[in-house]
Amino acid sequence: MTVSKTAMVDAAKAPRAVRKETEGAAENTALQMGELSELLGYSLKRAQLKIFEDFLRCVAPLQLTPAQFSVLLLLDRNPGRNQTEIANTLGILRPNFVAMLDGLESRDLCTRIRSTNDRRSHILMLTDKGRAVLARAKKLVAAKHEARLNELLGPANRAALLAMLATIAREF
Amino acid sequence: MTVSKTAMVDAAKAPRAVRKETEGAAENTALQMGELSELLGYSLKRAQLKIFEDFLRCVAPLQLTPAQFSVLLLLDRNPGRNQTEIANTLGILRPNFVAMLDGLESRDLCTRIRSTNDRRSHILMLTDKGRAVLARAKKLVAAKHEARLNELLGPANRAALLAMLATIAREF
DNA sequence: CGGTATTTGATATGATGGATAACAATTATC
DNA sequence: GATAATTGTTATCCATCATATCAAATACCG
Repeated sequence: MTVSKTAMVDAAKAPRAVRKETEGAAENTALQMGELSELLGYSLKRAQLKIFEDFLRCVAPLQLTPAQFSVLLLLDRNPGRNQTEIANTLGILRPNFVAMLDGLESRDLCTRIRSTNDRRSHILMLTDKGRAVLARAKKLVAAKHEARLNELLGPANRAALLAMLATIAREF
Repeated sequence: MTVSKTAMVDAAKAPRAVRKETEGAAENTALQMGELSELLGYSLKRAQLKIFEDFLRCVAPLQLTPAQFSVLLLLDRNPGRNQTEIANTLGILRPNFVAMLDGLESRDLCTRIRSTNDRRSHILMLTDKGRAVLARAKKLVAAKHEARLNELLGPANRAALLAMLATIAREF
């Protein structure tokens, strides 16, 4: 999930010697990012990796990935829905959603219930434990993760950023 | 790379019947996103997928991924660097960079040259074809990809968005 | 009613990206 | 000159994403 974990450490370990700077052409300068700084997709990806990394740290005691957290949130807000509906609104393909649900269900965070109306589909429900874990996760995310973002950007900028990202996600 | 391609299509195909809406409880409403709308990481990820998707479309005639494009950009701006330096500044792990370079080199977009100073390292250089492809890619990205973003957000917002993402990528 | 098409969850499988360990060749360090 | 560190590389593993396919159940339609 994180790209730069090891790479960044290596880069930070850089001050190991000035090499043959006296005779050579002093080649150990930082690289020029050039047009990369203007590429929105590049910063977008790097920022996304950082955010997910921090999310994992903040919610580590609950062992929840961002994707799992989003499923729990959606189940809590939309009880009585089946796998296809939940997977679709999260952009998860149904085949990949099966293993994900297996994981959550094996941890007793949610349950599949055969629908009586349509016996093909599984109604998804949060368990009590699932609701409890979700509540704790929400607190951790708000207190640690989102708070840190507010600190870095300020509430107004954070809101503006969120609005623009949502616009892109919706209309691009 | 795209998560929602198939899923979105399925969702769009939804109006197939109103089912047993007359007797049931009209369950075919859109799901509530709830707190998900306030989760920055969620919109960030969805926006990133959209942006990469569009990037691939715009630059499809050149068969370049965002990662490959970033490598070419960096090589052009920083000639004479070795694999470790390029990989590190892009957040790519050196083992994974090998296959990536193999791909670019097999397409004659760049070359590895054994350094005479340090015969362990490979100096990376863009070929003439690499420079030509990069130039065409830059034009496509500017004319199609980034232009579309400017259209959606406006230049000022786009700049503000880029600045905030860069801040997160740098300091978070 | 009955036959066909669709939907749902599931399985298998492949492609891709990211991460770690280990290695030979080379260079740095002391 | 012996030991440590670096570079590119390989092998390997894990996670994510994507497609095809299937059986069961349901919808559709003549």
